[in-house]
Amino acid sequence: MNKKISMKDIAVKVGVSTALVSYVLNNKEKEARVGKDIALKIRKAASDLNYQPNFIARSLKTGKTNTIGVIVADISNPFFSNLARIIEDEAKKFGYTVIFGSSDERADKSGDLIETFINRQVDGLIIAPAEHTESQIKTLRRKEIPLVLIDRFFPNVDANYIHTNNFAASYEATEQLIKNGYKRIAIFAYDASLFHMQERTRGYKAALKANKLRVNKNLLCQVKHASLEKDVAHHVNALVKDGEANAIFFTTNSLAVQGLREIIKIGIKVPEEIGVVSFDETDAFDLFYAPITYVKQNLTDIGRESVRMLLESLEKQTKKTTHMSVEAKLVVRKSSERGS
Amino acid sequence: MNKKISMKDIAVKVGVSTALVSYVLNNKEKEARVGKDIALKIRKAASDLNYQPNFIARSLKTGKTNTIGVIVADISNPFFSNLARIIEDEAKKFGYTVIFGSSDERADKSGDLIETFINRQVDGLIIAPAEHTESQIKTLRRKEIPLVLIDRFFPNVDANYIHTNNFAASYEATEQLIKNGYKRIAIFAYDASLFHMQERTRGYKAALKANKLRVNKNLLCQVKHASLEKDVAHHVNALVKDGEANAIFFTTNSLAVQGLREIIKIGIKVPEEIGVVSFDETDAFDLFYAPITYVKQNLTDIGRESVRMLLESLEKQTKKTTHMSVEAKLVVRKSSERGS
DNA sequence: ATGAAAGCGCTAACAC
DNA sequence: GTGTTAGCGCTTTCAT
Repeated sequence: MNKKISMKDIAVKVGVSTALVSYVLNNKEKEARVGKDIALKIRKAASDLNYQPNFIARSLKTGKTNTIGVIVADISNPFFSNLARIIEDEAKKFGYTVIFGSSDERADKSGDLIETFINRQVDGLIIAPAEHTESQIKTLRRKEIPLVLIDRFFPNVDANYIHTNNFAASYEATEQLIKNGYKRIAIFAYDASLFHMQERTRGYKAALKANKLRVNKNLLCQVKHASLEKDVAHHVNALVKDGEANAIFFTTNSLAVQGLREIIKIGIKVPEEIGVVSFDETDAFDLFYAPITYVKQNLTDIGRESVRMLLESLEKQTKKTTHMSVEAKLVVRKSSERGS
Repeated sequence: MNKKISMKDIAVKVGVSTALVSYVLNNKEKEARVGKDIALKIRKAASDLNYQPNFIARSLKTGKTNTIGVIVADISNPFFSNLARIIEDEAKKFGYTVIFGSSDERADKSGDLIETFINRQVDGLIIAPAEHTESQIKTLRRKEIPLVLIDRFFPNVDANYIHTNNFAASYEATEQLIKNGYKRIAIFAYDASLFHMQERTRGYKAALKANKLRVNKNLLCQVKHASLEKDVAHHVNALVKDGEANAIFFTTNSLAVQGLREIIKIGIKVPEEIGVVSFDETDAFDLFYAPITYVKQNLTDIGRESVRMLLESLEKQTKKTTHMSVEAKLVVRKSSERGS
């Protein structure tokens, strides 16, 4: 590694103290009233020597790293990788770098990641919290670590959060199926205590009731994260074989992708024999023979606002929390349109 | 933020110097021959006070951050997000944290990211280099910054790299189409000077020649990154409308997804009217009515080995470079199987 | 308008 | 065995 150039090297070369170098290079010449000519010399020397500031040293001094930690369930899921990309870009605009971590929906991994990130002195965290991590979030709050929850939140834990209006989106998605004449609509959701899953289920039930349809317990399909494939296969088979359901509302893209695999395998036709609506996007929805109707979450708003909200709570050391609900959009396509 | 506990606090509480605390907490008691009882007291105090080491301070002292920077084209592309996930997990095993950045295949962004990462004192970099970034890589080499290139590399730039055997994979993919009776096979590739693209094209040509098929210039379809949709649409239409091609080999998943959209739009049937093979994976390939035959790269090996290779060159400050070629696997499915 | 100097929290060479 | 101490590179107060 080529000798790293430090402020001291510049100071020596120009013949001034490191203080001046620091002021000039941080554009604080005005406040510090540094001489014009000296400032010029310093800048020239800096560029001549190809000076690169040492962020670590600055961080140690200032207590700020200009880094934010982002914890999602799985960075390889397109929902999260798209979100990650937006967060990355937005953070960069403000001079922040992002560290990502995947919790795999596990509280223990989430805890490890939080600890790692805190040790690395991130300035703040953006988290899509996994199940049973309420205590971790509470601890972060107690330590007054700037924090924004995305995608999910805990209604009984006070924190900044930003989320899709899951109730409304699910209501609309379900109603879309109803309008198209489907009456035996199943819902696939993760067997999670997570509030956003409950909200999606609540929206589904409300839509059924509003349309005088009975909520059938058998059509509420719970899937465990750890046994995704098996559970989905089981439910699809059980429901469809005997025609108990003629439509499915998948509450996440991963459930839908798995469900569609099973639907293909069984050989039932979408939308004639089974109507389909899903949450979230993936290329797969476009290439399916009956393009899938889906709830398009506004990732751009969620990503951008989460960064802004975080930076805001970094600046003002307020304890007040902000909540934001983002509307989703139903993109209607073939999979939910029954010929009749 | 709760008063941060430092080694000094522990030292004061136990009544020893910070040196001992440092030794014990870094498990160097043996080398430093610290007394058993003192060591015990120190550990107890550390846990009582809930001591969390300050990595920033350590980094400033040691010059190591235990962080690696990863630059890919686009973290929201499943190929890269899957790879990112593997790298993240592997790095964590060795106590390293990962910072990601997306270059969007642009040299300027790549340069910015490299600079940012270097300023943040990453210990090393794993890069999927964009076009025209040879000079950036050379500079990194000159500065002796530990580095591993993945997915792509420059044959005339000496560096560590690990890549798929693109020639062989493309040869096999093309031959698969030939075996199934397709004779007018088009190839879609990014209009890139990048070596891996050239290799894929070379494999395609070699397979044609080996099977006594002529390489038709009209079937070599170049696509610009910036105008992906337009270019793909143009080529698919031009080739297919007049039956100039009866099969397509897509050299990346993004080209394939876009191409399949177009194929659906036009309404030609896969594999009867057009055979399809692609590089890389995506859920979309499974859900397409004729599941797509694809070249499955060994992401696990590429990701893991890139981390190991990097850590190795971190430790030994050798100038010697290592190269590794990973074999891919052709997953054969409907899209390339003509009924005949 | 400029410089000296005190740390930020930690490591490690060295002294006792 | 244990303590002292000199920095790592930077920011910033205070003195000049």
